[in-house]
Amino acid sequence: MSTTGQLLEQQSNDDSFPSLWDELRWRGLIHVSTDESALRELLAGPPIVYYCGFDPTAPSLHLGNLVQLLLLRRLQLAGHRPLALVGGSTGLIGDPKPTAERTLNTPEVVAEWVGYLQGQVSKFLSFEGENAAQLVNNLDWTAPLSAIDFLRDVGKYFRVGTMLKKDAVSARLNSDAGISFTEFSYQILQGMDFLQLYRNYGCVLQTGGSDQWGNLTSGTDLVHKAEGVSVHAIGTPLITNSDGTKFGKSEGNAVWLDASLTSPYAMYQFWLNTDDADVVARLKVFTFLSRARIEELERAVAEEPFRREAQRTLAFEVTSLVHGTAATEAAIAAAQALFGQGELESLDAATLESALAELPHAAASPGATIAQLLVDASLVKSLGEARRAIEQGGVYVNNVSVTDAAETIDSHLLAGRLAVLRRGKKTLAGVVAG
RNA sequence: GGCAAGUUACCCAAGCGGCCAAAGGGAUCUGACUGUAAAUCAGACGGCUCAGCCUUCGGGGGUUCGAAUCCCUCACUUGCCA
Repeated sequence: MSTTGQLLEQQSNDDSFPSLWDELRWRGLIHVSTDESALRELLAGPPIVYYCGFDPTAPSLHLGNLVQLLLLRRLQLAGHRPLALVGGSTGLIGDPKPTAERTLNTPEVVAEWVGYLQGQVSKFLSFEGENAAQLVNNLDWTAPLSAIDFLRDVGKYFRVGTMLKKDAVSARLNSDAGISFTEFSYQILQGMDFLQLYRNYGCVLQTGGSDQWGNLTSGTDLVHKAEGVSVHAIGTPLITNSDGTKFGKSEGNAVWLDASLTSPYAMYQFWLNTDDADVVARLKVFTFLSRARIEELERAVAEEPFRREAQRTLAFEVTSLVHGTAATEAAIAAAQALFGQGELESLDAATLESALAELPHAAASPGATIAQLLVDASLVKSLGEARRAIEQGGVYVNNVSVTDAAETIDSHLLAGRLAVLRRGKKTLAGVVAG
């Protein structure tokens, strides 16, 4: 917590911009918004209260959420006061995905996840000073509400015609999947949040992903109807990769902010492998580096792409932001020890061991086959896949290609008990005999 | 409540009694080329004790020598009618 505290201290917006709004635009953080000129003025004026919601659909937030967290922080740095909402109630209902109905989680599970998310959110905001952040949970005002009150006091403000036009809803109506009343109602709950926060805290701005735009406007509409006040919303763009694949996936899995789900090492590697075509945009969105520094890195990508200075900087900055600088240094040291040039045999056991600690592990008993260890270390899903990978020449032990799936690990152990397992160019795992 | 169509592997989507572990596309993985990039080309892509065997085509039951394919039933989805 102390290292994150230090990091928070160091963060700042770039005062070379005429206004916060201009910086947000430059960083590519604004995809849609309510009245732009009003918002520009609002953000340049005296402190306002604003919020962003995070639904507990998993035990951890992921990189997509990080965009929102950093936007919250940028606004806080400008003197505004953030409310970080974790959706204890909305998480029970489920935001409609364009493709299919969500599976409902039990209230116990959702409550547990709310706790995890609150802990994560807290690391990115300052809870001290004039504009200290505050955590809120929409279950607090939704749970006491009766069905009758809900229908009379809230439902009257919502027109079904409008609700049907929301992208998320109409996409589902036009698909074979259809939509349940439960998910259809989601936008009402999210709208209620904004109204509630407006009444309790004077909250006048909600931020969120542009895929949430329908839900964001539900809130602004409701406040307008119920209170006769115009409040605002900002939708950030969906982060996409230039090659058309989904951003934020590594090995087919989401990149989580929780170190036990995605290790600092894995996160560092994720950012390090960013495309040249994407790296500048990522620096703008995911770091607090100044415009001057980012433009410098942009030149570096153009002139000396092979050095990957921009990627290294990006990886360092973001991994530090999420896991702290100590964990990031360890991840870098591990990568240097394990990757490329150096002979693994020449590393001393202590260096090797601490590097391996950053990776997924498998414990090897004497006589364990390499194929089995690949499975144990989760580098592959099955023995068949392990065999296939070996046949294709995609498996290495201590940087030497393996050709026989039935071979045992015994003769490969370094320092008598350690080995580095690799699939493909960059997916690593450690083996510890014992 | 009635009628009709539909539910196939990570996603989309063919198949309509044996030649189906199931076409095609996307995603993904590996190899080559590289910069732990991109693009391109090649291969792989249910599981296993792997020239063979096992489990899959919404759930359950049946017909048949043999079913993803036919029948019954349940669930869900979509559309039309009340």
